[in-house]
Amino acid sequence: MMPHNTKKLRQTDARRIILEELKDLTSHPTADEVYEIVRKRIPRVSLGTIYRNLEILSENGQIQKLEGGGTQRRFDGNTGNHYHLRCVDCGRVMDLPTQPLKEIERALFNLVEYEIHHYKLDLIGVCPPCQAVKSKSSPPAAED
Amino acid sequence: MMPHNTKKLRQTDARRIILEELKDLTSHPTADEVYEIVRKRIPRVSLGTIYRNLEILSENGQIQKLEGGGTQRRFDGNTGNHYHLRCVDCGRVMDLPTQPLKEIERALFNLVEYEIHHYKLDLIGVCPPCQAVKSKSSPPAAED
DNA sequence: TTATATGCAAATTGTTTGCCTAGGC
DNA sequence: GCCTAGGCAAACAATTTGCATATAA
Repeated sequence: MMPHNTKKLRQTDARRIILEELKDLTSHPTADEVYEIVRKRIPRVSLGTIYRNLEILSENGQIQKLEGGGTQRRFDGNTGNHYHLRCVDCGRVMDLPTQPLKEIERALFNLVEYEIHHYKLDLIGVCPPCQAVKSKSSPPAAED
Repeated sequence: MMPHNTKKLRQTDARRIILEELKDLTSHPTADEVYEIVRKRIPRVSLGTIYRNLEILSENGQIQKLEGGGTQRRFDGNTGNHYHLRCVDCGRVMDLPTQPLKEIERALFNLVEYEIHHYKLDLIGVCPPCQAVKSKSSPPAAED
């Protein structure tokens, strides 16, 4: 694991508020969701500014960029190492309620001798809310 | 882990050749790379057909769609569970030379009680070729 | 014969960029 | 005052789609 190059950024309203909002959320919003959220506090903010800052903040190690959930990138204010559950039904990305597992990290770092910066672990399945919906409305043997 | 819904697809030249080529490669090509490869065998094939078939084949569980490596999606003819190394320098995606690790799977499936279809594990770091270049041409102190 | 797949090109989507002004330090 | 950051709109790149024709079953 490598440390991030945290450089000194100029403190602007947009930047500060984007970061604040992301730190408060566990919903891993997309850029346009962040845009809508920030717009409530800075009505004239532009989508370009959102994108620029999300990029800068993630380069700077203050947020995480999540890819792999389809077409849109998502952002995570939690920079600690944690795992995600991606729901195949609703597309939601949830944090798994656990610390990084020692046995996984041990296994991983025995695996290769290369320079490894970090790792990503995603479970793909059905999130609890969708699970609930399913079991509630499951007819004995649904036809067509 | 859930089985894939492998439905019967009509067998066309484009479909068959895309699959053949992907099964022969370990380079995880992008859609346009697949297009160039297939074009050598079907000169009038269209990029739309490539995209449509890559989508269909991955829905059908015959190939894997890889996302998260930046702007372009990549495709993998190896549908067995295996891990990837993503190179931060060159963007290459390599297979890790190992079987899925028992201790990882054990840890994972203890982690949640949800319905899990599969999981993805990516190491992010420097691939052997880039590593080699680095150590060979390492100047006293300079990068970029 | 009939539904599925294709070629082609236009459309869409998510993201990035240029340019000029505003504002943090 | 200098230089980074922002607003806005236009540009881009990757992917998707509509439609008329071709082809597998």
